[in-house]
Amino acid sequence: MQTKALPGFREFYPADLALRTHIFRTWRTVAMRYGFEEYDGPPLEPLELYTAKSGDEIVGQLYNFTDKGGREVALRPEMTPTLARMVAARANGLKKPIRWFSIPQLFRYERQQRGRLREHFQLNCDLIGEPGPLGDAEIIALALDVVRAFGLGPSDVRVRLSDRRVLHALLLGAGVTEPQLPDAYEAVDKIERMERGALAQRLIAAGVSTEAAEGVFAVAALRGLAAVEAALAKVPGGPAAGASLRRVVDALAAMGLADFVEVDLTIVRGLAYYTGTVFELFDAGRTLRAICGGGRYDDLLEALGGVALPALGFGMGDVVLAELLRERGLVPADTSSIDVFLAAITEADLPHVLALAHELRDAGFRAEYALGAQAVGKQLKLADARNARFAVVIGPDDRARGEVVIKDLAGKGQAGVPRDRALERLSEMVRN
RNA sequence: GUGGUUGUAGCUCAAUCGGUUAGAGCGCCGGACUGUGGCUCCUGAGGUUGCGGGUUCAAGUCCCGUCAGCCACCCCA
Repeated sequence: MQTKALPGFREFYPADLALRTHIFRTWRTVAMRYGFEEYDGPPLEPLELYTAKSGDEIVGQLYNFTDKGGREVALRPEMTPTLARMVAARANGLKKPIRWFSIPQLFRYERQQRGRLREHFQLNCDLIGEPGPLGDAEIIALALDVVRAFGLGPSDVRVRLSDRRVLHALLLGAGVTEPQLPDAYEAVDKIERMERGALAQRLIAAGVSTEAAEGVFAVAALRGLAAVEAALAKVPGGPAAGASLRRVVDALAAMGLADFVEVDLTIVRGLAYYTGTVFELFDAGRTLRAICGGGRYDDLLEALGGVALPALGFGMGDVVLAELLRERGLVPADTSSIDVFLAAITEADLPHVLALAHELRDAGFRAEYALGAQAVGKQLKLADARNARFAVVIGPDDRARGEVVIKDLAGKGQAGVPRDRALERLSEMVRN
């Protein structure tokens, strides 16, 4: 082995690609059930598309370089800026709400870990131009129906649901000041990964009072809509801030998806651009990274594309999803079988094999034959290894009778069939 | 980017205290089997022990470096 694939980049051997294809097909099928249309954009973009909004520090995690024309460019690390530009360019001509999805390959220059490579594919679904909570429920339901379509249920996957407006109201109510909010968000986000004492120290260092820090922890500990609403009832503007969350939860329940939903305010999703609902899909055992994350970003399209449209969406990567499917035994069995394998007894039979094989392929069958004179046993061995359903054997005796032998490789029967009825007969047998 | 840990055949693994030609199963090639596959048996190919250096009479084994995988940070668009 002289050269290997670059770290964090994958090679897809046939079995791997079969799984990837299964994932893509399921993604497309479910997205289209929701009326989403597929789009795509360039995998290579101007660097400033990503730095303009997020600043230069993001460059450390981008695959970027100077192209031969002297342009600063980057492999796309996310789809949203491209989407924002595309939507903005034709915003006036697009019927709202816009339902679009894409399956981009995304790149990030980072030390890889399990479930986190330097390249992955991600289902992106976005709903643009709809401000109401039914839109939020719709996008979450889509994410859930995608995992359901893979055979995953509430015992495998849950959605943790939060709302920035709820968190905002509760944190202010707990005595956190506006300038301290980013630090409070970070503390809530890290509550499960860091020690309570260390977090409290950080908050206090940021100027949060001891009392307010306790309040932050109390907010982070809330679980379930009832507990959250009870807390909201005690803070200024709380009930109004919680109205959307309630409607989202109710809508998901009406869809029969209540078993998947956990209201949990520790889902913060970065700190950047989410403005309302935020959610994350994760495996129920909590051993893997998040399968999917998303939320509402009502201000982002204006910031990126100059068009003020409310929007929300999610991204679901193929890496963690594939791990979960493997773990749960939900990877479909190898379907690489062919329909018919043709075997020639003697060299003189080969032209007849070629002729029938071509007829079969023209008719849409998956057909293969040995590329050289071989013993029949050996040819059938190959047919078996290929998972062929049927074998056709053509020999001098059969040809003398104007027949070919059709053999059922799964069962054990075989029968002579007139040559001119072979195609017809195989069609019946493959279809059954 | 930081710290820890692990690298032996295509895959899963073995190799005693540092000891002679690095083995096994699966898979792959071929044969037993020139008009019939799966099973079985036999045979063969396949290794710079990740790479480089060091210690030693002797290194898969010990030491250093490096690369890669994994784990925890960082980050998560």
